[in-house]
Amino acid sequence: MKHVALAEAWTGVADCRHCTIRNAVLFAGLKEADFDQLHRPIDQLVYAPGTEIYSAGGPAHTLYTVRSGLVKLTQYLPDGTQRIVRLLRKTDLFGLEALIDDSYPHTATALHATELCRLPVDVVRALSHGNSGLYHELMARWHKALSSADRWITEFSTGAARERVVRFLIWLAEPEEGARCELFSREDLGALLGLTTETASRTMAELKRQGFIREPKPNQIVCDLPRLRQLVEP
Amino acid sequence: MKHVALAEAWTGVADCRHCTIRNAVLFAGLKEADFDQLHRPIDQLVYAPGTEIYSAGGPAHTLYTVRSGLVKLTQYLPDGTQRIVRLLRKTDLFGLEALIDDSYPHTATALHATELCRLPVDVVRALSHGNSGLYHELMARWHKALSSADRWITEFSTGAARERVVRFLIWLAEPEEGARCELFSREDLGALLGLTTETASRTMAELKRQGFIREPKPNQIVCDLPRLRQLVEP
DNA sequence: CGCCCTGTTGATACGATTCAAATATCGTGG
DNA sequence: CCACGATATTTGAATCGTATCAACAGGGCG
Repeated sequence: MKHVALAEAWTGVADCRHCTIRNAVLFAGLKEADFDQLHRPIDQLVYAPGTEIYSAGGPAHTLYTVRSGLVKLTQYLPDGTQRIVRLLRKTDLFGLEALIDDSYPHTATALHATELCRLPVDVVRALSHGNSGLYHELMARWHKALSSADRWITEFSTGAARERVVRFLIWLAEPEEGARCELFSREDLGALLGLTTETASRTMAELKRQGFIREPKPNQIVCDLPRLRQLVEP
Repeated sequence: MKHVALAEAWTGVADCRHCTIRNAVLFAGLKEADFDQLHRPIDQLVYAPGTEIYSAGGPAHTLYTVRSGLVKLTQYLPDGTQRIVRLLRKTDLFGLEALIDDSYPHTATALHATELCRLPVDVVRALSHGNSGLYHELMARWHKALSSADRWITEFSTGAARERVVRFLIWLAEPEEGARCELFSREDLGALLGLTTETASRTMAELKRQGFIREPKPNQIVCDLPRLRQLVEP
């Protein structure tokens, strides 16, 4: 069990017009005139690893865009079981449920140091009113979330432990330049794949011994992607 | 392995204004004037059990509303593994991906005799243009699909075989009046829960022997819901 | 009637969980 | 900077659960 570090820091007001990842974010298609409607500022924040961003059942007034870092969404069952249902990284939008419901279905927690932009739901609503471009962009975001959830089911919740771990490592290394990627605790890895911490650890250890991955420092994984792919493709 | 029966039959043009489930469907919020824009007719169809409605990778031009019956969405992995990622029943909308992509990510198949309404994607687009009520309704549908996917992960892909089966039976019996519900093959039950056919069968047989469920005729299940709930709630 | 498909059951092997202990790592204060 | 305690990770051994392979029963259909 972990005890939660809790550090979030406001790092300024976003300048959405000149955002470095603007072409990939929700407001990509906005026109100059639209930005003038942004009377309320868009805050940027940094979260330390382990920080809770929002809590399942808590009031939902905000959407978030990931500028950098990694965020997990965790869902709980009545009996206390918990399962990580999604991971969000650069350019991902989460908390979309705030558009429909008034509480979040998941708990969102930073896994790495994470920069987020905070989009108040009424700002998004105001901007989207009569703006079918933004509506379409929002739907594309729902679509992305749903594809991701489906992938979670087929890739990370099906088959043997080893396959799941391998598919996940491929997912994690995918967007990185080299095959080097930053992992997180074995406990979270287990919660992600529906395995116990021990099984997650054992499987990682075995992949290391067999040379499919290296771990130069803790939670810094270097993957031999070609060989990993061979393990899960026929 | 099954071999696909293939019967789909056109059963008329829907009268959306007077639809018996209108208050629950996508067009619930439309006004009279909107219906006048519906130049292209909305077809109604019946599918026999086993019929494929659309195929993963195939061209996506249509959204479907379930009027009655049961539909599965199946996703495939490169190695041939398949997994059922969602079930759709009365009033559910599926094929939303057609709004964003030009191919479907899943294969859709009728599990029971199923009545569907076919909504051409350009009709939906035309109606939604400038109609923020319909946009909102569409987002609510994305939201519902996503909640369902998340539930699939935590309830049907996590924990022991027995718990999964029990949670699923509760899900299946939920909307029914009594606790009587119509199941489908053990093979599909396995594909749904990430289990083998044999394990699905064994678990069902054991639940029967222990009196948690009865099966008066094949695939007609009567659940003792209170006792089933005790099995999965703490 | 015999065949095919589905569901059930059995035996066995394998894999994952569990509980426990040893080891490594991190952060903190001396 | 090092030593310490707290926290994560790794490893071990035993148990339990699920997959696998195989055989058989029953129902529907040609």
